[in-house]
Amino acid sequence: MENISLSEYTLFHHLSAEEIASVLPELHAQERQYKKGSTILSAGHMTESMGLVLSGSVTVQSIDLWGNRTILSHVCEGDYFAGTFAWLHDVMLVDVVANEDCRVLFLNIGRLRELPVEQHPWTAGLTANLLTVAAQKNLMLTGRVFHTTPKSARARIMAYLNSVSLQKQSREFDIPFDRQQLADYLNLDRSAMSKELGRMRDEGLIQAKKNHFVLL
Amino acid sequence: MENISLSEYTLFHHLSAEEIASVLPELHAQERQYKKGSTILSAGHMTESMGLVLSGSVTVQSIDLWGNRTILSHVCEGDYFAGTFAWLHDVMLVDVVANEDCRVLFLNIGRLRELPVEQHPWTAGLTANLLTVAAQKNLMLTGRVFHTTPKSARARIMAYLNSVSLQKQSREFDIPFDRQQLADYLNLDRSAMSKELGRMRDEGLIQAKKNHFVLL
DNA sequence: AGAAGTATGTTGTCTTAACCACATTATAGA
DNA sequence: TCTATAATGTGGTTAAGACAACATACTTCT
Repeated sequence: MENISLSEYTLFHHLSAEEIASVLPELHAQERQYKKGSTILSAGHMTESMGLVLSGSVTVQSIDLWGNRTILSHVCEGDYFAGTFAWLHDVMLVDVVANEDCRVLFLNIGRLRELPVEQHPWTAGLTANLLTVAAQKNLMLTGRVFHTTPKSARARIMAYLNSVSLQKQSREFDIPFDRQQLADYLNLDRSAMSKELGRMRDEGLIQAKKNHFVLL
Repeated sequence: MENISLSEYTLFHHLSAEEIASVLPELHAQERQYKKGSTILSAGHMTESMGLVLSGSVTVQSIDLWGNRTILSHVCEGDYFAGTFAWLHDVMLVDVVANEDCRVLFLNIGRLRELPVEQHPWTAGLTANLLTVAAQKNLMLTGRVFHTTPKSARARIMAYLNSVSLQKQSREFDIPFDRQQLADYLNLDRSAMSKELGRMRDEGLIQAKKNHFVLL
């Protein structure tokens, strides 16, 4: 486990390499590998641990009784998932699936509540970092709400593309979704979305080739 | 400020009355009153403080350029708002509006990051409590996503009513929204929703009188 | 009690996106 | 390179919900 690189992640901000070396065993850190498409965690189960994506990316989604998939978020390298459920000791409402081959580091976050601060001074910092991560997740979820609120397909697409463009600070960017995934994220029918993208291209609003977009 | 009652709130769990008495001034606690309909915090501004609803209730919402309102959540007595933005020192993306006459206690959460744990042992516990609140907010937002994901009006209404019913552990309950607010929460047109509610009543699925519902 | 204002229900028209079915283009595997 | 499979684009049909306009409660304030 490369503790030096771990210190880059938000979760370990302000923690020294020695502290990280102490944190990992205390939180029962475990690294796992997953093939593209395989399920990492599934709805209905509990998880004691949150997952830190070391490489690749995962998708947080839910599939209802009729097979409709909803994508809640896309978690890329350096980002976390299942923190909420692990901290609250709650049943997962979503599935986590490998979006591509990936490596994940699991950390038993529940342990953090039990470790006394006096003996492990780093717990305070770690909790604060976790809070920061949770707050960021909050913003992401709020973002997702805003992306799916508009009534029209075009408005949803634009809401999403705009926010990505703002994030990447460029009118030209890649998105982490293929068409079906984007449709599932925006709560649209894939073909309807494809149609709308075509229309927007015709009107000179955007360029779209695969997952590469340009706003004009 | 009644410190005893404050200890009931999640935020102050495991804190003694003396600790709470020390927390309040450190976080520049301030109580404010608001009339129904007045804006408490508005999008585009920063806030150093999160708000704890002491009485009444508030609505977290957003109004787009065309006047469409989206209700993100409803915050009732004992619950919090704006924690995310206060902690991250970020610009608010939403408005917070008094849903009825209410009293709010503001706490400067940003201060928490600056206070050294050594001098204020309660910061660790408080941060952990904040994390719990943030995680709960996360679940609420996830819930909201699930309530608005279904394509049909009926499925959205049922998704929402079911989850309220589960929470209240009863098939009979009040909801905290009037018709317009519910429509804004579910991303539906009010009249379309009213129509659908009528149909559901005709089919014997529900009883609905004002904000009181019964699932059959 | 009466009036003004707000909340809710009802009706009809029309746009839009879901759905289905298929064509076309990429991608990966042998 | 060829083939099988997946990803994306296109067209037509239809049901559903947005929108507007109005009717009918229900509040609350004087």
